[in-house]
Amino acid sequence: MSPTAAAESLTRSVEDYLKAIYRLSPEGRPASTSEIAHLLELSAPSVSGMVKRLSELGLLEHAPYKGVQLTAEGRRAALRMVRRHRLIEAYLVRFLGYSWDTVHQEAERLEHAVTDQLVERMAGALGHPATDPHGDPIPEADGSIHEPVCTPLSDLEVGQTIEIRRVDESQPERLRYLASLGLRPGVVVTLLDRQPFGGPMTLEAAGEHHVIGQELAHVLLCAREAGA
Amino acid sequence: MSPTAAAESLTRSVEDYLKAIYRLSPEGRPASTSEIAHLLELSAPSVSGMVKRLSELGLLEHAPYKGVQLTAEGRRAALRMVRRHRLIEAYLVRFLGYSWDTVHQEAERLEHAVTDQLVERMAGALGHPATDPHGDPIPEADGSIHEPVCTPLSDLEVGQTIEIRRVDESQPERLRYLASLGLRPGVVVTLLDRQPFGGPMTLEAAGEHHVIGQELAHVLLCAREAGA
DNA sequence: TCGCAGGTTTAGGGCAACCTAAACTATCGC
DNA sequence: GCGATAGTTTAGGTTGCCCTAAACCTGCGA
Repeated sequence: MSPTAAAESLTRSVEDYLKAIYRLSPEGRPASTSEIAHLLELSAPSVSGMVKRLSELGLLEHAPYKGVQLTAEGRRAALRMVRRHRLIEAYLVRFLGYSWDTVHQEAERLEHAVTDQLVERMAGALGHPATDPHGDPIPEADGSIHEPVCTPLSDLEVGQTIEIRRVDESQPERLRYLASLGLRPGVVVTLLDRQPFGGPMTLEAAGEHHVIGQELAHVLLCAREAGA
Repeated sequence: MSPTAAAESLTRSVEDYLKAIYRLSPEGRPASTSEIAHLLELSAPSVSGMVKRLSELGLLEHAPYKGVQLTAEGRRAALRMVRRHRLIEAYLVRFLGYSWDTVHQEAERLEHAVTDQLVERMAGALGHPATDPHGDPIPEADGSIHEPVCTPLSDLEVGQTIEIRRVDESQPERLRYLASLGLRPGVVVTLLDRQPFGGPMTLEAAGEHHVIGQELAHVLLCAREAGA
């Protein structure tokens, strides 16, 4: 069976493992069993067993007691899932009235059920977007991905004006709150004030002033240069 | 656990069984183990085992060696799947460029992954259609379904003019051929000639003449009355 | 009415994924 | 350099769903 043929028949579970490992090892740093277990809400022994199977399938490499790294093939399969996930999110928001805090769970199930053909048609209907509703970059169909360099809003200097590019999607509550403030990718903000020792920051966006704490300032990722 | 709550967590397999049984027993006539096995391409013992589980779940009733009938709850769950399937088909054809011979397999996988919310949004985007692309009626969200009375084109009298309402979807090849002749739901045809002893029929549709055999004439279901 | 053919069910087994409990290793503080 | 602790793996078990082989009914024709 060719590597590509193997990727055609991955289990739902396998797909989830690959996605999790990809997420945990952005620059090829190995992911630990317990990190994976925590992210997928499984027991460590379950992960250990699956890791063994996946390494036998050639999707990852496992150094016992050290960690796990995706092979080129594993990475390709993971990126295929990420592409699906983010395109589905974009599609649901654009065409079916979903809000950015509710798409994640729907996409989480659909990504395992769609064919490549359907994903590409959704991409076409969307005009082949570069990012999903949270600003996360969508990998290309050929498996390449461009992760733009971003700066957390918490690192800005007072007085800087900059565009929000990306928002951590993991907490729906937080997304809902940010949406209520109008803080989303594409919006331009100006940092008006920051209190010392991790204190609140005041910023202006679309003519309104908002005061936010460190946590929010941390997950609001901005373009590197003002106006860039 | 309430009956409704049980229906929330049905397995993919269970959903397929219920759909199959619903399809095999249109008027409550019991379905046999082997019919189900054949439709789902499973062994008879597998079906036997699953039937036992489903009857313990209260989704169907099983008279050993006799057959299987859905309970009210089982029927409700089956109709929910049918609604999903047909709405997904309609959506894919309308918005994502699918043809009526290719939607089935895509819908077959998606129907297990969508939430009720998503299905209802697709229904809304479509304007709550009454039928899918093959003319099959879409059950309502409340579980009711209206099966229109249809006559196979093979039963028409020469000279009758009538509207095609519904086409059997089970064979993609056949659907493709019918599409190439322009014979699809909503099209009005006139029967010009029929040869005896199951011979070919000549008909006129959209200004063109076609000659079709018994098999096709059998799966083209028409409105009961001319012009109705 | 008896037996046989077909359909059905029981028996027994496999695989994918999960779990808990117990055994194991790696590393850090002393 | 040596445990204790935190993290990891092995052992053994469960559930869902599938299979083949063998035992079992049922109804029909002789």
